[in-house]
Amino acid sequence: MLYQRPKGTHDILPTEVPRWQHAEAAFRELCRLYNYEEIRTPVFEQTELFVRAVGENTDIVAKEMYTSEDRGGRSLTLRAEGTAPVVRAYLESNLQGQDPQRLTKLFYIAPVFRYDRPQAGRYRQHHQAGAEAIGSSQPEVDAEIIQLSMAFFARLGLDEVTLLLNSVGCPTCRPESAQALQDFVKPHLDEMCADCQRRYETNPLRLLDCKNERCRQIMQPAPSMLDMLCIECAEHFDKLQQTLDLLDIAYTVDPHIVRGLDYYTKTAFEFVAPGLGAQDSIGGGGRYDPLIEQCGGPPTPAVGVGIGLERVLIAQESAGVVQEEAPREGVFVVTISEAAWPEGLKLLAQLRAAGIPAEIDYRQRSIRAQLRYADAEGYRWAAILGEDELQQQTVTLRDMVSGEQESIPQSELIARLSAEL
RNA sequence: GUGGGCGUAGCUCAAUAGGUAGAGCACUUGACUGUGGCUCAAGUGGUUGGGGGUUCAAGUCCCCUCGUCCACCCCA
Repeated sequence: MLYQRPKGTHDILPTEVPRWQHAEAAFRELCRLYNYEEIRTPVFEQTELFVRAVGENTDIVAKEMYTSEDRGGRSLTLRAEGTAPVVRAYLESNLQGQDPQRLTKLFYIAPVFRYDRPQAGRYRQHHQAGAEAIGSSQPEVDAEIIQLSMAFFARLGLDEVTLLLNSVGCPTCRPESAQALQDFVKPHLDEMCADCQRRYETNPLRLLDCKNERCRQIMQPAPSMLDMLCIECAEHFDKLQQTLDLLDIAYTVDPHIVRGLDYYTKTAFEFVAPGLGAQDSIGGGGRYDPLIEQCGGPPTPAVGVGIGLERVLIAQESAGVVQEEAPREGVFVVTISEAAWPEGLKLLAQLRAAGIPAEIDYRQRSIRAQLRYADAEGYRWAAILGEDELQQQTVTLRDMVSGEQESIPQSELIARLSAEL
């Protein structure tokens, strides 16, 4: 094979496209209902945007970005995550307008690129559907984002999705929590794994969810994130849970949910679905109150979600969700003789011009082969043109389902099919 | 980035201890000279992922490489 797709990418083939369109349409429709407007940003951004927004020490920035220089020496990076570009566009085009309190609600469906070792449900180019609500600090908005996500999963037939909920604190209480964890860990540091020794310096909160057995033992009596929240964060978390209860949205509080992007504050959540192996998170998000200011805007609270479409489709498959195949509602024009061929081409064009999907066999094979092909391809009707039909100015219209056929004047074919379709 | 499994026809898979690659489905044609689905028959189709090595002989053994899958890590 001369060329193959780049590692970790995949083609979405014609047979799979309907499933994608179905998922995308469901997301769009829900965003319409929830009043989120679509935004489309470039596939690449200035590298600095992701570095500043996501955080220098995150895995995404440290080793997973597709970065290169253009001919003008500018460092550019393929969309490494969905939120930062939206925030950039929001600020650059002043979407908040004159009202600093305005709630701006945006959604996107876009490819995301991360250089990582591929495995099932993990690709170097994948697609995310995301929603961002910018301008409100109210926990009810967190709940709305979650509700929108859950509604999306429900529409796609995924009813085994679990919502994991946590609060990661804010710039006020997080340094204190981090300090408390460092103090707690310090005496045991040399017993812990290499990763944790690194985390101790770079991201102490991550110490809480190491999978190493020894580290877990050590961390067992450590103070939980949730116990160390400041009053404001604790109240926000309480209110969010009350709202979710009110809306009948089930959740599990899981203090191990720590988002891998530095900009998250307060609410962090993740959606987990069965059947995906180790990559069981089909979506996640949270509140990112400091990000807009960090990107040069006024202090503006915000919350958002990102959903991995490949993973959603895999979850659908393993949940046995089958999408009904839409029958092909078209006409296959069958020509039998040399003389019928040009007439067939004219008929084909007339049908298409009248809005009726139509196809013909350019190989001009036997009528048997043509009908077999029309059947295999699922055409509902066959319009047969041969010597007899040419003489009588008729066409034989065959119903491929019932096998019945009738002779009708060529001039009536389109009206007849339009009525049927 | 670390460790492991797997790459044979379009698809799903065979090939005994190295011995010259096969089946089902699909596709094409015919039985049916103007009629699909069922049946029967014939046929097309492979540089066994790629490269190198060992051997008289490699799908099979060894090395490299690419891809894929699984776990770690991380995340969607």
